[in-house]
Amino acid sequence: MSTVPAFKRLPRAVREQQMLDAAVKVFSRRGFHAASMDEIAEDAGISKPMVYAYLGTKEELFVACLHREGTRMMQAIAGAAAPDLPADDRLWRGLRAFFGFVGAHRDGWAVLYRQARGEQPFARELATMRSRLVEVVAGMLDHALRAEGREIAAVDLEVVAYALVGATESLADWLADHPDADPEKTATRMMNVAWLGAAQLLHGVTWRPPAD
Amino acid sequence: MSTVPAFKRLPRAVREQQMLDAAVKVFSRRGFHAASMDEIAEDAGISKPMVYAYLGTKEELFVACLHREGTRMMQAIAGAAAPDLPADDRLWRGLRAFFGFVGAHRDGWAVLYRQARGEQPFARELATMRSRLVEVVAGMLDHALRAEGREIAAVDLEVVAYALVGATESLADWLADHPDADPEKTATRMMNVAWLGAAQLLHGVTWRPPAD
Amino acid sequence: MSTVPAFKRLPRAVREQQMLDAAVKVFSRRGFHAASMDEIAEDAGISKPMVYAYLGTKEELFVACLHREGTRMMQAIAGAAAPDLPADDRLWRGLRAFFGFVGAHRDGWAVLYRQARGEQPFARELATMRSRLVEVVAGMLDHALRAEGREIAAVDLEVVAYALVGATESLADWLADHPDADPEKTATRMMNVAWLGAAQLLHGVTWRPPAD
Amino acid sequence: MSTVPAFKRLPRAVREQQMLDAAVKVFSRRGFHAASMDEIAEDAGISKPMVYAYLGTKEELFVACLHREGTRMMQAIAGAAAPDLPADDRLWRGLRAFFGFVGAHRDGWAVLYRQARGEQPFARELATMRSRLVEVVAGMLDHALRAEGREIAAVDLEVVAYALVGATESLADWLADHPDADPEKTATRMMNVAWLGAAQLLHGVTWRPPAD
DNA sequence: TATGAATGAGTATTCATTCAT
DNA sequence: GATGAATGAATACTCATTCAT
Repeated sequence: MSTVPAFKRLPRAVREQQMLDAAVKVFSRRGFHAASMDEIAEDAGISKPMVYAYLGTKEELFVACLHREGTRMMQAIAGAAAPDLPADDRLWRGLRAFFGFVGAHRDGWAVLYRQARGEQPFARELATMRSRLVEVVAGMLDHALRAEGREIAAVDLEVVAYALVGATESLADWLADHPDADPEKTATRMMNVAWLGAAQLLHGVTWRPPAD
Repeated sequence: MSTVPAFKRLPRAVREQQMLDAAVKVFSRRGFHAASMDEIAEDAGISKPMVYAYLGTKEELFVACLHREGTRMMQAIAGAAAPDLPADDRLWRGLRAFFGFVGAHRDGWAVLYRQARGEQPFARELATMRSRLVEVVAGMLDHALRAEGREIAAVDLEVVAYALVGATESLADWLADHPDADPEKTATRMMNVAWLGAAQLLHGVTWRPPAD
Repeated sequence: MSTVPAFKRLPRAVREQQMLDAAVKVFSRRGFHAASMDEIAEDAGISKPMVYAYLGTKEELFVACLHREGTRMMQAIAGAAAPDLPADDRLWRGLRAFFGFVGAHRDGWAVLYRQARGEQPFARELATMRSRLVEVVAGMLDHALRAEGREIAAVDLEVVAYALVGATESLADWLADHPDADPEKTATRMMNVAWLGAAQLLHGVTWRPPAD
Repeated sequence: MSTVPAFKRLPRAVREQQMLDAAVKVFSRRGFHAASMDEIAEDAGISKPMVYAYLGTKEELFVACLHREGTRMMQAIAGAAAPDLPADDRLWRGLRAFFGFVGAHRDGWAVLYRQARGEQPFARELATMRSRLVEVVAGMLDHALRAEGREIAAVDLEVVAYALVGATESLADWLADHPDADPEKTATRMMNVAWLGAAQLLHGVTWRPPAD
C-alpha cells in the first residue's frame, strides 16, 4: 500500500543492539552518573521513550550493557581455554584471551566494570560475574592440586583465586590506561605472577607467618 | 565548672575533622553521587555553608576524605614496615598492617576507595596513591633482587608490582565484604600468593609462553 | 467541536513565544537578577525544564528577549524610515517610530534595555544593537553631508551619531518613566535637539574650543 | 600601658574611605550583584562585620559609593564652570571638566553609574543626581534664552536638557570603553552637538513636524 | 574595637521518566 | 511502533547578614 520505505521499522532485536552499542559507548565515556539518557538515545539515533520501552530504566540499561559485554568476554575466554588442556596451558590461554579482549575493547568492558564496582545497585550483577571468573580459576587450581594428590580448604582456594582475579583486573586497568601496551605481553607478565606463585602452592610450598 | 568547650563556635581545625568524619561516613554509606551535601552537613552538626567555606565543593570534599584516610593508611603501613628489615619481613608486616587497617575501617576506607575508582575526577588522586604503593612494593622487590645479584627491567618491575597491588586491593574488597573475616588470615593468604611468586622471580625462575 | 487546540502539548514555536512574553514581563518588573526562573516559568504557564529545554540558561533567555524586542523595534523603525526619503524626513519618521515603539512598550523594551546596560554579559548583544542604530544615524548624516558637498572624518561621524543615539536613549528613559508623556511630542523635541545641531554641521558651522 | 602599636585602630573616617575605595573598585569590576561583600571586605583589608558596622548593608554601601563619586564629579564641574561666565563658556568648561573627570576615573564613576541605572533600589539616588545635572544645564539654557529676550516652557527645557545630559552620558560611556580616547576631544565633539543645536534654539529657530 | 564562626534562605540547573498524539 | 512535549523532584552552591568572643 505504502511506498514509504520500511527504513525505520527495524526488528526489535536489531534496535536493542543499537541501543546497547550506544549505551556502552556513552557509559564508558561519561561514567554511569554523568551519562544521560538523552545522550544515549541520541547516539542510538532513537527517541528516549523507545529506550525505555525496550530496555527499561537507566539502571536496567546499565546492567544490560554489563551483561552483554561480560558474556562476550566469558565466551572469548571459554573459547580459548578448553577444559581438557593441562592447567598451566588453560591458564595461559585464558589470560591471553582475557587481556586480548580487554585490549580490543579498551573503552568498553574494563571501563564499565570499573564503573560498576563503585555502585551498590550493581553489586549483585558484579558479584555474579566475578564469581564465575573466580570459579573458573579456582577450578583450575583445584584440578591441578588434586592431580598432585593435594587438597586445600575451599575458603583458601577462593581467596587465592580472588587475589589472582584481582591482580588480573588490576593489570586490565593498567592495560586500559596504556593504549600502546601489548595485551600479549601483559598476559605473560600476569602469568609470571600467577603461575609461579600457584606452582609453589601446588608443590606444597607455603609461607607461614613468623612466630613474631 | 566544666572544661568541656561550649557546644558551638569551635575552632576551624576541629570543625574540619568533624566534617570529614561525617563525609567519610555518608560517602561510604550512600556512594559519591547519592550522598548529598545536606546530609553530610547535618551529620556533621553544622550548616552547609560552613562545609563549603572550609572544604570546598563536593568533589574537593571527597578528595579531602580520600586524602585523609589514605594518609592514615600509609602511615599505618609505614609505621609497621621499617625499611631496615629484610624484604620478606617488610612485606609481611606491611600487608598485615594494610589488611588490619582495612579491617578496622571496613565501612570507611575500602568503600571510599572503591567509589573513587569509578569516577574520572578522582583518577589523579587515586593514581597518586596507588603509585606510592606500587613504588613501595617495587622498591622492596628491586632491593631484594639486587641483593641476589639480579636485575629486572623497570617496566616489568612496575607491572608485577601493579599486579600485586591489584591482588591486594582485591582482597581488601573481599575483606570489606566479609565482616567476619580475619584480617590477619587474609594477610597471610596474600603473602602466600605474593611472596611465593616473587620468591621464584627472585631466584631467576620465570615463566615463558609456549611456542604456540 | 472546537478548533481551539487542547490546552497543553502546544507546538514548540508557540510555547517559545509564550515563554518570551513571560520573560520580558518578569525581567522588566523585577530586573534581571531579582527575576527568578520559577516565576518566569509559572507566568508562562509551563514548567521550568521546558524553559531550559527551549531557551537555555537565564542569561540566554534574557538575550533572547533582548533580541526579539530589539528586532521588533528595528523593524518598526525600518518600516517607517524608507531609505529613499530626504534625510530630515527619514530622521523624523525614524524618531517618531522609535518613540512610538518605546511609548507602546513602556514596561517592556525600555526596561529590558536599561537592565542590559549595567551587566557585562549583555555588553556584546547591546553593542551590536547600538551599532546598528549608530550606523543608521551616521549613514543619514553622511548621506546628507555628501549631498552638500562636504565630508567629515569617520570617527567624528561615529561620535556625533553616538551622542545622538545617547540623547535618544535618554529621552526614551524619560518617556518610560513618564507614563503620561506623549511619544510624538518627545520625538519632536528630540528632533529639535538633533536636527538643528546636525543642520549646522551640515552647513559647515562648527564650534571650536577657545584658545583658553 | 600597652606597647602594641596602634596600627590598626585608625580613626573611623579613614577606615570609611578605605572601605569606599575598595567598594568602588569591586563594584566597578564585578557589577553590583556579582560583587560580594566578602571581596570588598578583603580588598579593604578589613573584616566584614566592620563594613556592616560602618557603612550598612550592601545597598547602602553602593549608594554611599555613588554618592561620594557623584559629589566629587559635581565638584569638579562646579569648580570649572563658574556661574558668572557666559553660557557657552560655562558649558564648554563644564563639559571639559566632566569628560576629564570621567576619563580620569574610567573604571569608577561611569561604571557605577551604568550599574545603577538598571536597578530599582538606586532609582531615587540616581534621579537626584541626574536632576542636579539637568538643572545645571537647563539653568544655563534658560539664562541664555532670557538674555535673548526669549522664553521656553519648563517641560521643554527639561526635556532638552535631558537629551543633552543623555548625549553626554552616552559619550561618557564611549569614553569609558575607549581607553585611548582623549577626553578633551570628546568634550569638543559633544560641544559641537550640543551647542550648535542649542544656539539655534536660542536664536528662535525651531523645527516643527511636517503636516504629514 | 574587631573578627572568626556561623547560618537561613534562596536559585539556577539537571535528569530520569512518562503522557498524548 | 514512535516521538515531541512535558514535568516532579532533587541538589550543589552562594551570599548577605549576624552572633559570640
